[in-house]
Amino acid sequence: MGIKRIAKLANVSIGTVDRVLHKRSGVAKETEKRVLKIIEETGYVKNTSASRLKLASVKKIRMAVLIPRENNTQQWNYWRLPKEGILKAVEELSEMGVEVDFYSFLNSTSFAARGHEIFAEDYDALVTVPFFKKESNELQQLAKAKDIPVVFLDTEIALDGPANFIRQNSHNAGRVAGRLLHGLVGSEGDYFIVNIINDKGVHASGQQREDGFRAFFKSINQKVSIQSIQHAVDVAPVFVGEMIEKLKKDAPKGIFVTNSRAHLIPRLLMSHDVRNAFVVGFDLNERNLMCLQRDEIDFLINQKPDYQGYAAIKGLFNFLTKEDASALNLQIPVEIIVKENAPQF
Amino acid sequence: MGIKRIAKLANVSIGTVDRVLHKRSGVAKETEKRVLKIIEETGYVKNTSASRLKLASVKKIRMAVLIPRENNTQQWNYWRLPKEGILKAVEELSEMGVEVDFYSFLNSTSFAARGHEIFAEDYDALVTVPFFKKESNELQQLAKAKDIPVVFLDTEIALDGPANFIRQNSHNAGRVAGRLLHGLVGSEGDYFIVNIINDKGVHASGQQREDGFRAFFKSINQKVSIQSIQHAVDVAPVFVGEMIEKLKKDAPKGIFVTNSRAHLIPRLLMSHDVRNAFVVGFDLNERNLMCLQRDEIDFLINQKPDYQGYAAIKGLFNFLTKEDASALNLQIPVEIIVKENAPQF
DNA sequence: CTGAAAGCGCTTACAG
DNA sequence: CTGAAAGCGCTTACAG
Repeated sequence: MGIKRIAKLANVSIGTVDRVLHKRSGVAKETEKRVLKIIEETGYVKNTSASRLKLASVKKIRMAVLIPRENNTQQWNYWRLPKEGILKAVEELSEMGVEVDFYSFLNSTSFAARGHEIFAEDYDALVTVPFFKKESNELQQLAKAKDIPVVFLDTEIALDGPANFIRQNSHNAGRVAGRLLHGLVGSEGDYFIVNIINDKGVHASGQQREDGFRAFFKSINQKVSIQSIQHAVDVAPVFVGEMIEKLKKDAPKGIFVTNSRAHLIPRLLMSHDVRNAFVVGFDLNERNLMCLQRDEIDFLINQKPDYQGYAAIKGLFNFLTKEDASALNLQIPVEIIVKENAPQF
Repeated sequence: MGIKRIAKLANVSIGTVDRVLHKRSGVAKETEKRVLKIIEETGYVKNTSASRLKLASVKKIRMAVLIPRENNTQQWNYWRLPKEGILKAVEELSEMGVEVDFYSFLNSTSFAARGHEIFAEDYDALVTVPFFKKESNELQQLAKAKDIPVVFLDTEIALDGPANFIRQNSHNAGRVAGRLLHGLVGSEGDYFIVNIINDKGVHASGQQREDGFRAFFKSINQKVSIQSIQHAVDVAPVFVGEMIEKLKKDAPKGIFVTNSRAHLIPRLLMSHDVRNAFVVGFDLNERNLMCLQRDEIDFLINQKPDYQGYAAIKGLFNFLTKEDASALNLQIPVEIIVKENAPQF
């Protein structure tokens, strides 16, 4: 049940079997055909651990990771989470000779610059995020030219060619949020979508989540009042004009925050003396979880960023060693978190 | 960075290092101490793939799985799911020489009988379910005597000694159900808990889920009307007497089904012409998912039985090969499913 | 009590 | 175009 048996059955040496398996040149057409037939018939599958045993010391599998710089001014770093998942995967695969180098960027310029640095070295794979359309396309081009697989995490955007994404379906996540909020608020209440405006690069997910949220109400044939509120990065959202009037009404209110800042809402509601309001947001940062514990946020949706990182490394390893591309493109399930199933922190 | 380097540093042969690593006899105290010190200093970790390379053909790791017989009369077999997860793990570990044999039981007698058969063979590990207290204790005793690790799936019950469980915390799941249902029904509505009575063995989870459900309402200081309805296995629940009166009222109603039969409720509600009722149940079987699609069930809680099986095999492998017992005892998160994040089927 | 050798399944560098 | 040998890190059976 190995290369040795194939060799014996085909009346060749194991070296020749190896050449056929790796499609290397220097094998007579006849021989190749015979060997391939036997491989087919016996249903041979390569033993990956064995094949990596020698290579683990001689020919490492090197992956580059290019993600946003961790923001150390806040107590919660979203980008530490994929990193943790990546490190877990690397630890599991270290005896297979897998290594990872981390690169970070601040804006589109440094993203492109780091990208070029990465392709100047010879990595076997790249994990990054598609925050800048033009630059992501360029990176994908470079990768294609060098035949290096790329996995994009976190967000999906339309690129010029096919690409691999490991991310939550944001439209679906928005629909789930609609379902959850509607259950609490009902069809008579007022809905508000708090959306972030991002100066640096696309925040495609925000719009997709909003679209999904609105699509949910269409799907249940309910015409409810939904009002969008935009606010800039690093600035708290504010309520103005008729919005405040609506919030003061007795009718229940639902507030859907399309980013990780739902924790800013409870204080805002309090300051306007708003009652009977329900809040749904994204991401399990400490402040959000705290609000969940205090019943100030009702639901949080988790994108499992740590798992995304973990899955990217595992998927790339399986692709590089087993030609199995099935795990390079994944939809992360929409995980619903309430106070009672929230992780301890 | 391997046994060879340790050997050189300690001035012994690799055979001796191997003896020390495996705590085999026949090593001089002095030598052992020296080798151990170097292992410590260098932070040596065994390469599991390498160590399994030879053994994969010579000394298989054999695991026995003892789970309920699949019920082929119904279209959905709960016990096929852990099996699928187990098979996935075995496939991933097949090149490490991991093999699994499946055994099934119908009742406590056949459970005990299969258990004894299993311990007559020499398996390296056992995965089973703790449905029968007395018999599970016996199995655990046998296992302890032969120093064979056991993992119990699905349910946790109090056994005489320490044991490994991979299962959802049912009390927590009940609390989550309380939270979800309360969000839809509010504090003015009536609540009903539909509980299964199981003739064969304990259905410990049912009671724990009910307790958790009630605990949730205590935790939010709400005294609501909660009425339990018992029904036997394979028989649909029925509403009687004052229950029907309550169900006919205008007030919203919440129905918590503590097993996988929530799909029986919508028809029952319809036949009594009950409106304004909300349903939460367990498990993603086809009928439940169908009801979810039709908005007849509002929430389902998933126990991830496939993942439980997968995790048991992986955990046992890590225990047997790396002495790492950390994954033999796992709490499976309470996964909340609505129409919009339900798996396609 | 200790070492040297063979072998697990695969890859590589060399010889022919 | 093909084969034989060495080696990856570890384990085992044998020799001393």
